[in-house]
Amino acid sequence: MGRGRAPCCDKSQVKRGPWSPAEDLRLITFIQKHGHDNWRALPKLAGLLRCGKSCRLRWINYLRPDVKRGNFTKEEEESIVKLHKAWGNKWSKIASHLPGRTDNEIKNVWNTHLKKKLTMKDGNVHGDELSSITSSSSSSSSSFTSRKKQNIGGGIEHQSEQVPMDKKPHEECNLTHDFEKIQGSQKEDTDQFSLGKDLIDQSSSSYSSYDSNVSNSSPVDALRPEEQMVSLFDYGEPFDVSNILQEVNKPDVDSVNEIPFEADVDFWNMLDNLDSVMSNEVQHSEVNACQSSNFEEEGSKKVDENKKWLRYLENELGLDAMEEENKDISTKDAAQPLVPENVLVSDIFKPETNPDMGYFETWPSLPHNSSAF
DNA sequence: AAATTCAGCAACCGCGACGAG
DNA sequence: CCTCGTCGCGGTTGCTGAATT
Repeated sequence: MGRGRAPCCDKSQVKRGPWSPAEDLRLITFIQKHGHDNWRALPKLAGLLRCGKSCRLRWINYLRPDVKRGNFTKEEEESIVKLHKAWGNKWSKIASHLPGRTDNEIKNVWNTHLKKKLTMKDGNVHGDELSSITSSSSSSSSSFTSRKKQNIGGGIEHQSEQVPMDKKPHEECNLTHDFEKIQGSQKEDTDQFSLGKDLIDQSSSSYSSYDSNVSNSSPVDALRPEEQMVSLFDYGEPFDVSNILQEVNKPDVDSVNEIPFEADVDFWNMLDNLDSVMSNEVQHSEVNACQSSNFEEEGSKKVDENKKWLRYLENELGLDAMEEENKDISTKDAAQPLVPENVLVSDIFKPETNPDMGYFETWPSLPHNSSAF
């Protein structure tokens, strides 16, 4: 039995509430570099004003590379219903049978949709009626949209003592809203976007149980570059990609040798300022950067796989169509692109150009059914 | 158009489980 | 065996956008 519960952190010293993009990136980058052997110590080492619990939760529920996005499929919902019937509120257990889904997400889906529907059909929950329950709700859990709106928009630091009194949450949120305006109807597509959804389905065997993914700090936990890119998009806020590029690509002499992490002062300062430098221009540049991804042929398998991921993501994000809209924006607003034209976002996370990202060398290969590309 | 209510979801909280010393 | 530190789980909260009045 666990006795003596240590306080997870000094609540007065840590930041709470939604995560900002800068924090996310910081966490991602740290875990890529060092894994997450010790959640308690992680925030300190990563320079985050968060408690370890919060970092863990954020990673598991959102930043983890194998988190599946998008609506729950009919099959998934059926599984949830069945598994819940068998196990009750054992969300993590249920989640372990749904690759890419988190216990939190499943819990939310259950509480907001499935439970109600079951209740409505109470006393009649048998056999094929599961289908009728789930078939009408498969569009209900469009988590991606809401995450973008609420959380990924980032920089929303209400609740926190550290919120400047003159800055209201809604004002900060407008950054996200602007971005969504830019994306226009494309966003609808983005809402449907689920990162490698089918691919993950097809490769579920490569995903061990939820627990093993979480508890091991194996390199497998590290993000694929493509997924990092997706994380950037997820924010619904533009990043100053060029700065990130410069910093991330900077040869890291210490590389995997321990922790010059806080030493990258400029990088982190830049990250800390991310929220304030978001702008349409940057967004445009980022989009262009992704969109212009004519990857050079490198020959190696890894590079090919990376390309496939990126192409897949581009398709999913509808970047082609997005370009048209952004052309207008760029001519009106964008004084100067913040990313050089010849810079690809894909380059940012290209292992070959990022000695920094040691874990990338040991990424699991792409889901084998590459026909999706 | 403004106000109110509802729905959805990320994040937080507290407790129990587990493993190391 | 006991104590302590950490992790993970499940319940709850509170913010946001959408829908309704």
